[in-house]
Amino acid sequence: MYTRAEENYLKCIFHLEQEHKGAVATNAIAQMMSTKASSATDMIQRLADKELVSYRRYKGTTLTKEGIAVAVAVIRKHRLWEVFLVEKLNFQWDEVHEIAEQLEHIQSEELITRLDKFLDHPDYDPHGDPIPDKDGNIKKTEKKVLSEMSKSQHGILVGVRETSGEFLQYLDKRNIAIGTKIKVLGKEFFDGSMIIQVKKEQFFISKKIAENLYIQV
Amino acid sequence: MYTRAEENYLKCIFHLEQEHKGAVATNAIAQMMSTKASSATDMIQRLADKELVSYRRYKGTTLTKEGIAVAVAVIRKHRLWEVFLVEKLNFQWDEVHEIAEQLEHIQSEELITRLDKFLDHPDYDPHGDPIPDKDGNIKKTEKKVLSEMSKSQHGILVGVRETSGEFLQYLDKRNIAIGTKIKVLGKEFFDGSMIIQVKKEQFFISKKIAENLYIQV
DNA sequence: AACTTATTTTAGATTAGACTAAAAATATAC
DNA sequence: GTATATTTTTAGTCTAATCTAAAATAAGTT
Ligand SMILES: [Mn+2]
Ligand SMILES: [Mn+2]
Ligand SMILES: [Mn+2]
Ligand SMILES: [Mn+2]
Repeated sequence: MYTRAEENYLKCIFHLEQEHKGAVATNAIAQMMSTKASSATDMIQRLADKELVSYRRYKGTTLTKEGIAVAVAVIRKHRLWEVFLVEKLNFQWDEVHEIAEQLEHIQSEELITRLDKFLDHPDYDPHGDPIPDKDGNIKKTEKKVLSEMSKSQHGILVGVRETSGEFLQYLDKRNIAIGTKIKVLGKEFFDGSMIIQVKKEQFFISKKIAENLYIQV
Repeated sequence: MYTRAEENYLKCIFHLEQEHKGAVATNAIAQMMSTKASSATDMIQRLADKELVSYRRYKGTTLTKEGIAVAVAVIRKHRLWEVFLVEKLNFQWDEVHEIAEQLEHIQSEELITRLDKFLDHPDYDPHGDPIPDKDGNIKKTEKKVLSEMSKSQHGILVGVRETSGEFLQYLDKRNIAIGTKIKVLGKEFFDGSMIIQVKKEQFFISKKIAENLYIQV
């Protein structure tokens, strides 16, 4: 078994490795973990001792096979618990992340097996992120960022990048949710802002918003 | 917020104080926490600094008002989660304690409020122990230990003292569960053993077993 | 009352995980 | 290609929670 801190670092490194492909910088880890670079170095070296990451000083960090397995198992638990909170306890999708951050560390294989069954084996969490299966396989969905789409293209919202309360509430206010059909009516080259059609309504959205919406075309 | 260790010590002291009425010995705490007396002393002194217990060296420990509130809140969470595990995830009553020991430390008022509602505001956990309400009130049930009952008295099983897997499985094997009607057919003065009637069957039970069954007459 | 035993506390060490400040390595600029 | 800036690591300190060994207090016995 690994400690809470170890699990959190591994999850963090996993996400950073996904994003930028290749070794992860110590500063990036420290920043995502809201800690100092020296603390991150310390933990990275302990993880390397346990062969959960491979690490060469000044060169960055990557997860080993075992490190990936641990990270993915934690992500599976996090997302299953988020589904539970939204589907069974009627939380809003912007309220569940903090609680799932705690629940993801509960240690019990059997619990997760039963929770998965109780939830009827969901494929995606409330934010549209895929739930890894028991063996750590993650369903790869070909989605693109809304900001990369061009005028008159359309698709459905399948995920969000940001999961902060403010952002999710922004979407709620405009009735934009996972599964909502979105069409690009216009795009401004100067600042990347867009006019989009959502159901019967049209909205102006900034590039920053568009960059945080994943669309399946 | 208090640490996991602090919460566990407070819960432990609460239970010991219930049992023996009066200040709790350091050794008793150390034993229940599976740790050394010196470690217990150390934690007790920290809890005293935070005014969660009142403590006079060599004289023992009692919970303060705040200490009781924290302990009872943890017990409430523990028992609600046990109900969830048995009622919703179909665990057996002897399988839930370890997992609840972890879940009881999840920090979220809202989560517990919603869980309580989801479970339809249960009054008792799977072992027959009362679930404290939001304000920390615990329903007092007048129950007696089976070993203190005499020949030809009867009642229903409302709780168990021991919650080890072995003991609960022993009961399962004999179809004895919370709610089961039990009648004392005979009692041996020499060793306190009994013959009891459970439904259509009769069993011989030792004093040790009888001491761990709570009956409502 | 003095001796013996059991309980409890103190002293000192250890580990995980964090911090600050300083040193070392790498990257960027002229 | 040397100087400056940025990134990363090391060195040393801190706190929570644990331990062992030793000292202090309380309880029990003659
Ligand atoms: Mn989340
Ligand atoms: Mn999510
Ligand atoms: Mn329990
Ligand atoms: Mn219980």
